[in-house]
Amino acid sequence: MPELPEIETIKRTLMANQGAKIDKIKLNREDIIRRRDFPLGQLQNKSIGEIARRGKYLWLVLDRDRNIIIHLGMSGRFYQLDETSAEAAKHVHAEIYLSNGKKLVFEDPRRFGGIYLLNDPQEFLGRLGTEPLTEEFNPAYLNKITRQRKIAIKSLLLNQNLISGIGNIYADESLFRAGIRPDRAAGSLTAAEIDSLCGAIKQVLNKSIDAQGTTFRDYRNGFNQEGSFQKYLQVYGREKEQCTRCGEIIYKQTIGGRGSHFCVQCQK
DNA sequence: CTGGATTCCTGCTTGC
DNA sequence: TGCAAGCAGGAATCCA
Repeated sequence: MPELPEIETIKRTLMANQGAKIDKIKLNREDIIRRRDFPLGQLQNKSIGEIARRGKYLWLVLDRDRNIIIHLGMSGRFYQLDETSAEAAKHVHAEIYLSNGKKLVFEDPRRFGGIYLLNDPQEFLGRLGTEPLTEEFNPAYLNKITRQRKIAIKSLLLNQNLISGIGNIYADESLFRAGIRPDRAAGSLTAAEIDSLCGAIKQVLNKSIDAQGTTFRDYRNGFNQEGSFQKYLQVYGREKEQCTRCGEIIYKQTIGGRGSHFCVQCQK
């Protein structure tokens, strides 16, 4: 699932396309455009001024009021190819042809992802919560949003309006590293646990970015290559395997409708 | 307001 | 071995 480290990696691997001009956009599926504030034609001959990321969203800035926002859902990919490449992927829904000889390909079999053409990106992205890799995300903030809350801490970590960018993989991995069970009520965390969880989230996201993200199944970077953080996963996808710390069998249970992996020995 | 369930979708995995 | 059902999940939406 493309989460913060994966989108950050895509952003970094596509950086060289900043400044390139859009020649044309080829749409194979109209409905992959989830919102269209202006006609597609208005993007023609506009340069990509900036490539940015907010939470799990990739943001291509063309004008002050012409923005392309890409969301990869769970099976989406967004990568560059040579314009002339005939590489055939099965579920390519859109291709953005650039003046630098490249094209940016959006593919997404499960179609949970989509493309947003927005006049005002702040209105769309503004609802997102704190970026976990900024100073703003600290124990005081994590404490503030968890107090009095009965919701499972894991479900809270997945709420994009509170913290933006954590998905199922990094929620499970952060909670393992912090030694906290995912089904604990958010409000029950002690000050020490809040500190530990805050640090674990930052650490695991940074390590994953260093490894170019986690390719569990679908994810690829901006060059259509796999990441390598899956080698360092301690709990996600490891149900019935041994805990790397204590040897206990990793347990999987549904929490908030999401498959959740944890070690009953190491996480309390 | 909170928190849980439901919905969308395809492809891989499971079970008979 | 083959096929159908089950499962996976990000985020919007609905409901109690």
